[in-house]
Amino acid sequence: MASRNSSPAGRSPQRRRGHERVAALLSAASGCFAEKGFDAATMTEIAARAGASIGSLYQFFPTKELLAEALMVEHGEALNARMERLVAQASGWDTEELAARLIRTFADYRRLHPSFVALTEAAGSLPPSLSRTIRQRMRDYLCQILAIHAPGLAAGDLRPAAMVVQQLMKAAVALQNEQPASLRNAAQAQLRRALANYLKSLAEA
Amino acid sequence: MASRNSSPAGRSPQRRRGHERVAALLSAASGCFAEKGFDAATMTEIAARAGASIGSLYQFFPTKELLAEALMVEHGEALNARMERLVAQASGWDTEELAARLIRTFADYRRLHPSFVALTEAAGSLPPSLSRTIRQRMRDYLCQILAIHAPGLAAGDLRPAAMVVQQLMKAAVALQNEQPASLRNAAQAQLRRALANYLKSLAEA
Amino acid sequence: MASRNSSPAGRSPQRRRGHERVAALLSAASGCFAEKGFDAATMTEIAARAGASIGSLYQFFPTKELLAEALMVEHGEALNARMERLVAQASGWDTEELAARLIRTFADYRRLHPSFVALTEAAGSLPPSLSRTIRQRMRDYLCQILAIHAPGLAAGDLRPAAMVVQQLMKAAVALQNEQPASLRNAAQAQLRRALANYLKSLAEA
Amino acid sequence: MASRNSSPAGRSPQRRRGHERVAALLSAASGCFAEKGFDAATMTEIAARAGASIGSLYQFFPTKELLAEALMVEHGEALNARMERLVAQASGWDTEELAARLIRTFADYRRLHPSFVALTEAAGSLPPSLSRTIRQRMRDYLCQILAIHAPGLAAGDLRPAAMVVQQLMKAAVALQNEQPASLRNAAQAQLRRALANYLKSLAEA
DNA sequence: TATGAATGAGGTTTCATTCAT
DNA sequence: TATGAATGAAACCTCATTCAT
Repeated sequence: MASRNSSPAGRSPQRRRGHERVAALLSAASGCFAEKGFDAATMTEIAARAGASIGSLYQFFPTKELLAEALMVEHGEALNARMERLVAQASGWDTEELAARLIRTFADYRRLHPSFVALTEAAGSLPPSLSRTIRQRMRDYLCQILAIHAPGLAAGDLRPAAMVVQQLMKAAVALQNEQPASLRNAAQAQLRRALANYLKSLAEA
Repeated sequence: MASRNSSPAGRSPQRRRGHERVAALLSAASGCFAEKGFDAATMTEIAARAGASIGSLYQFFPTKELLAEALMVEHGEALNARMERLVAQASGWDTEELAARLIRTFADYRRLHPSFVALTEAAGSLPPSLSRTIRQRMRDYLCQILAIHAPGLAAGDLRPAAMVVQQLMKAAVALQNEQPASLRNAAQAQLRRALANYLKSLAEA
Repeated sequence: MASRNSSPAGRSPQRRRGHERVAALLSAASGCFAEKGFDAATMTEIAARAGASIGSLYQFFPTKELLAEALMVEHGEALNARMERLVAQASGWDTEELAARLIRTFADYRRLHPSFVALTEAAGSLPPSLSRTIRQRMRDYLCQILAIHAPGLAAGDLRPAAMVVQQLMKAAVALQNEQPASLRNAAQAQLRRALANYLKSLAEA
Repeated sequence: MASRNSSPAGRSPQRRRGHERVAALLSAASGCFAEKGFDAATMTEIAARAGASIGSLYQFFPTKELLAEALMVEHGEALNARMERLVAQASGWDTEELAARLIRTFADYRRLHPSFVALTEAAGSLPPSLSRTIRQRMRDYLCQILAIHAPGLAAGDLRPAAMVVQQLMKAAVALQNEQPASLRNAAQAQLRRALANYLKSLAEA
């Protein structure tokens, strides 16, 4: 929150350089984590990739874990922004379009934040709290969307349904790894269909 | 010449004692991997948990990676056995029952093979070949089931559909972590519904 | 991109402290290798002998092998310097003096670089490339000296003759281990004689 | 000494099998030591190469060191046999032929006992006593040959001269590694010449 | 006797983190 | 502040040797 600063110009040179440094470090970390996973990524390589010294890295992120958390926070904020946009537009879409948008949103997100999955999977090496928070908040957004799209849904079914939709989003992300592209596209079309079916059945209840 | 022993797979047990050891080691490894993930689990702890010395562990599994692979092979075989049973019975079930069985099968499987997910997620630290083999074979089984259950499905849609079903199975496994139990059960019920819907839509095509 | 640091040669020192460390480490390594041979020497002992931590050692020499190679390079350069001095002076010496100088040069060299022999003998544990390079260059120098001293020698005989002289140098080094001193001195006198004889026969051809 | 038994037939089957075992083990050990050096060779691989179990190996050679010593003893005896033959024939040869025979003897010997050099070089991991004994005995033989060939040589010069000849033998062995063959042959011819020169100078004194 | 399992000290190597300049 | 050196616990793995069957 404190780092929301949409006008970096006008800052003192130190601050500006600091900002750039932090950005470079986070980007390097994201790349390393995505490629090797949290455990196998090393602080030394992250610093090198960012063109910084190891000491510099530790000045901004006193711990590997804190570095990962900073990334997770970034990820979480970006995800929230996307979800808010979805919520705002959801009422204007029919079931088919909603399904398509949800899936596309996630697939795109993963391309921009390649380390998100890796950090999410680093259970056991990373405290689960942040990860859980992000997941929960995401469910909240999905609840909102479902409330709009399936107003007849019983209150008690809202959250379980959101959980299922969330799993389908994860599935969309997972399918992005598939080769060849033709198979991947066909599978994603099927997934869209499964999601649309499910959303329709919720709306009809 | 006949006795090349530098096989990369490690010595396989030839006495009863050896077989027991290997079983204990695999079980301990499964526990450690499940709890901490592949990277964070240590060979020392695995050996200790099995009541064996570190040297004993390395006699049978010359590498942490090879140990994981042995577990994966075990997992794969157990999974195949389950899938074959499903295929054999599938024709006797209606859509609802098929969905329920598929989900139950996976949820049960995870309880017996807790390290399966952890090892599957250890991409980057583990060669993906085995993991891919298991996934492919599992898709083959799902294709068989779908061919039985949705005979009208176009041949080209069979595999993509199987991939989607596979992702839903994974979702079922993931949901098993949820707390409290009431929420988990509700979510699994919803997932069953989503799967049944999807299977029905395939069968009607 | 510009800052690839995963060079296989290890970080090279950039501060004064680092240079001193590297020197101390190389010296300690030389002692250990000389006393125990490449295989039996341990990185732990080398670090301790240099008053450094094991981590420090590995920062500059990421591998025992690389450490040995660094020493070999040092040895090679020192040897080259000596050989160049010999070449420069060779024309002013008669056969007797040349023989004496060659032998003395090598005996002295061994005292200053005690690990040279040990590392040269570590074939099988060490890639032979460096060792071969040094040997070849040394032969080149000997060829130059022989060309000066035995100008009538057929071109095709130059290199084989240099190889024999090289072996005689090695013999001189080996004889330095002999006890008691009186026997050693007598043997070295004989070796000088053998070398002088051989050089004379080359010059007369 | 006790194992000199030129009629293995007629022995009890146990003894015979034991003999074969020991021979196979020694041969395997020789190969391993030659290829990897004393330190890098492992008891496990030696046993495997001999088609024996590790326990069997230890029944005959309770220690890696003792195994090496047994080989050294074998080497020493074979060397003695060759030297004795040389001594017996030496008086009938002129200088040229003596030089050629000495060199050929050693070059051949190395081909039959490939581990000899490796074990000789394993200083620091192996007690030097055996190695020294062999070397001394070999010098004794060379002294005998020189006494025959250069009867005028002062008694005090005999042993130093033998030491030099010994070093030239070692040189002959070392040159056997050289490639290509043409260069190797030329170098060995030069070495023969150097040795002949030296022997002649001793004989003339 | 023969075999294969068991042992564990010790070696190499890694890497998060701290420190001094 | 920025940099690179220093640290050492701890990981992986090896292998000579011993033991039980």
